[in-house]
Amino acid sequence: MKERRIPKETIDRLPLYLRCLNKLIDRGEENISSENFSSRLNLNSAQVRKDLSYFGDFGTRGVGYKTEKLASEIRDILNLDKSWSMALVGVGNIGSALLTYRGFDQRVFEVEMAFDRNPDLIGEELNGVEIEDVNNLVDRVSEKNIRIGIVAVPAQAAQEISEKLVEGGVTGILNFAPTLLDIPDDVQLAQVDITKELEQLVYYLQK
Amino acid sequence: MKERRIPKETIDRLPLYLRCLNKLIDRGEENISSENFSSRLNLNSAQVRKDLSYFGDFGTRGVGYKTEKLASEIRDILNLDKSWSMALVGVGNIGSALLTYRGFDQRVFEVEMAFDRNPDLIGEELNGVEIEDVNNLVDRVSEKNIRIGIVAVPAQAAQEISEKLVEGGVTGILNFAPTLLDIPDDVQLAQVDITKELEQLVYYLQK
DNA sequence: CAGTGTGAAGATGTTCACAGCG
DNA sequence: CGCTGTGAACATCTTCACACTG
Repeated sequence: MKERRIPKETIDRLPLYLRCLNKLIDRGEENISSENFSSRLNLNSAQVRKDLSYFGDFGTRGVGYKTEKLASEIRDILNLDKSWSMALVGVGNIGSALLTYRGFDQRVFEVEMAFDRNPDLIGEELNGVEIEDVNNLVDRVSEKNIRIGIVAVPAQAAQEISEKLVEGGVTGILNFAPTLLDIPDDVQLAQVDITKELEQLVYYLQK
Repeated sequence: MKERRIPKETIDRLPLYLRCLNKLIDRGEENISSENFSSRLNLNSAQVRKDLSYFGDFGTRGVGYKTEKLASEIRDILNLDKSWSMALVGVGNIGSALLTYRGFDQRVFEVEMAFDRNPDLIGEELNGVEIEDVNNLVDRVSEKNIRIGIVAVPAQAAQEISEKLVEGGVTGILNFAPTLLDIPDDVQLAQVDITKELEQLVYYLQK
């Protein structure tokens, strides 16, 4: 195991390795080689080995990696062994979709609170979560010790909301608004930018 | 103007430049320097100049860039001067959110068709779009000459659906399913992977 | 003379190639 | 003998630094 700085691209790929492993485990496969791995994810096998070796010597020479063991190691590395409760702000199109989304592992990620400023929504319940007044956001988030905030409000409101989330003690923000958030360095940001993805996509569609 | 290959990171940033420019134009600013630009987007000013210079000499030495002109150039480069109609597949949580999403410029991107396999949804109308039977996808997409498909179905169905979209003549796919699609090289892929973003986010939340 | 455009230097990430271990 | 782990070579992207121009 080396002590070099870990490239963010490596962190980017860990969730993909994990997904691939889960599929293999479901199928009963016990081992996988970096070569097999890399062909499933279309990348170079040396890449796979290097990525994994940043965190330890997980493989066995001449054999490969044990699927179960490696999956568990990666979950550990990514912090998916804990459970993370999240506060959602903005229960519009995307917000309400997220509240009922089944895509993420419920044992790891859970939307525990939801906020909106629309009086018609406040007090309503969606998927077992009561929608609260966004004016109480700071207090409620810090009260419940929430560490992740999801910003699903219109672009104009996104900066203000993210500041409130940070004030409430959140250390990670998942932003769906198509805008750059200005947040402290010690708060982590992940961006889901649908418009940007589409705009890039059509660039490559020109002939 | 140079003839070097354009880094994909540069394409990545173009939508951000455009957004920033639109804000400035709204405010009535007529010029912007690479320095000013870069501080708004937190990147290096040489980066901005280099990115833009791949496509032409848009700036004026001693002055900067004309906001209107540069915005128009970038729209051109990204192909946002055309209108792109899209076919949405899967009208569940995320799919229906996208059908009513106001985030993207309606004159450029429009969901023109929607498909699902749920008989209860087929025939319903959402935001002016009739939900059609996914079994007719290939024919209908090629009939309407759709070039972009949005995959918003569960992971297990995503590969099959993307193959149908390609068969229908789509050349770009925006995939929301948390799975790697195996598609022909001449079909462009953009991925919106919420779970992956969250998993990466919590990696950085460890202390 | 302020600010662009761009070679050259530097930083970061990927792939090769192979020693070495199980 | 097969496959990992990893230095070294290579490729790509970013930043520096400055010539040059409106």
